[in-house]
Amino acid sequence: MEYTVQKLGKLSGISSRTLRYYDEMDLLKPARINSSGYRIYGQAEVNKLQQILFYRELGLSLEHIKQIVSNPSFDGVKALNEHRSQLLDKRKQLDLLIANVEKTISSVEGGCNMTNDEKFEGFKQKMIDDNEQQYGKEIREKYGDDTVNQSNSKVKNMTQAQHDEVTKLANEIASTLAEAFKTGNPASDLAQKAADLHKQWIMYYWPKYSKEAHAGLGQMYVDDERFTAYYDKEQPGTAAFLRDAIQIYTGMKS
Amino acid sequence: MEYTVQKLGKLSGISSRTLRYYDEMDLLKPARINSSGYRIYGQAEVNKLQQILFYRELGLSLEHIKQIVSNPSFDGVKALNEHRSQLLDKRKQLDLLIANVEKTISSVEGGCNMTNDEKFEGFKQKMIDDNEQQYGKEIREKYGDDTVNQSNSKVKNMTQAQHDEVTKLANEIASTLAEAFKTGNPASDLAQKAADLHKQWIMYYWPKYSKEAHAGLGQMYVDDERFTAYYDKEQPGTAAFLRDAIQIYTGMKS
DNA sequence: GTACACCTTCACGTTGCGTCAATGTCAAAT
DNA sequence: ATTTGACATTGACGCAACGTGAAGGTGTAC
Repeated sequence: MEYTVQKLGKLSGISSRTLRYYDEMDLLKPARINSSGYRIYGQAEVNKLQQILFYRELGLSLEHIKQIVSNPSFDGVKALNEHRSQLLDKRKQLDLLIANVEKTISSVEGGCNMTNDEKFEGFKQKMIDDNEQQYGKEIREKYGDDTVNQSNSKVKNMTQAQHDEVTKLANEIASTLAEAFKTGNPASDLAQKAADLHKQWIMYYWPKYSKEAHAGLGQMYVDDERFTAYYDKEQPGTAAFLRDAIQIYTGMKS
Repeated sequence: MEYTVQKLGKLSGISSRTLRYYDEMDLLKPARINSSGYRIYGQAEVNKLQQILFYRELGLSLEHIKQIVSNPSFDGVKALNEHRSQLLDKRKQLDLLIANVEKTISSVEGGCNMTNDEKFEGFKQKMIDDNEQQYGKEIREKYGDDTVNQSNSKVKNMTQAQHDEVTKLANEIASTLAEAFKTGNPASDLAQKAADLHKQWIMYYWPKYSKEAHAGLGQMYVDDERFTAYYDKEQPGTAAFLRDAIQIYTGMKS
């Protein structure tokens, strides 16, 4: 099967301009040019384009993709690993920023105003990180990837990030639950929101969510005094309230 | 305090070119121009720049930022909260990307090379996801932000991504543990790696990690038959082996 | 006085295409 | 046979958010 630009474009969901651009930049050349100067693509080009689009979806630059798909002996996995580590770095940055924004929110709400230096501290930290990233990238390019070190730091960042999220979620649950408790109604919107948040929280932990298990855990909060103590810390009765909310949420009013 | 371009640039960690660009596009004008044509910024500009940079970090366009910061009837905390939620969104996106990249890596490394159909399948799925995302964006643009719906879908995706990660980690634990169990030595490198993975796993769940609690959980795996059943499913004795490994890992051989 | 760091404006380069513009080609309907 | 409409082609400009010079004026320290 042979395709013109538009046919191939429609097949793959990209524009003809994009195909011409890929031709221009030697990323994907047509199989041949017909007598009228039309670009004609064949099956091999379809496959290659698929590969290209795949990498593009992963966020690699076209230049990078060119290296991967044009060089058959190129180590795609290594490239992906590098890309992954870049993505993880990016996420780490994001986490820092989120922390900064949250700090700002609370400090603004708390009324304490920051000095100029403090205001920019977060950004400076970010810049430093950027530099380290840049530096790290150069090192990697020079010496290849020290897999152990890299993956170690990756994992550390990952769990740190996730950990932050879980903590945040836990805080959200606590505040929502406290609000909801005031209504006294475990079927209220707020209480149901708390139950939903709680579900999200346990989903970090459980490989699979089931209503039964969720409801069971709610009961456990009442039965197990360690949990009860945790939830009733501020307001006695909160654990039972949460259990009720969960029972309603899960429809497990057994 | 008054600043020239470079002084403000150093304070805020951005280039003088950027400041000039912001001036040019009417995003941030200097307080005044001195007799030699130098841009002079004051305290108000420092504050405004800080705001600008916060929004810039979000990935908001400068045009959008201009609208926000030039509008005096503007709720800073609310904006920051929106900010924050967008950052979380962004991280969710990143997590999805990372998960995709990792899936690709592991499937390639797993030696099981994908057929074209399978490759295309993943790609198509990704496209569908993108479309849905796009669709969602359009909806939001049309109807403003239906806060509830939005946060729901956000959280859903987020937990989905995280959930994938946790699942992966759980699988890693299982396989590493199975390997380690063969050695019979809970102090072996493999067993310790399993304990480490296990630590990472529980850190998704626990707000704070403590060796004591970790070791305690290990003991619980032996004491609580539900857990024992889970871990001993393939190899009886695995739960106890994991407990021992954790005890060594945490140094809690009490 | 001169070196040197700083300031200014002007203007081109970057990525990954979208979007004209001007022109050529092909198949079908008139 | 011609006209129409949908294709194709090659430029070339534009976008965002600056980086990176060039060419020249200013401030200050030795």
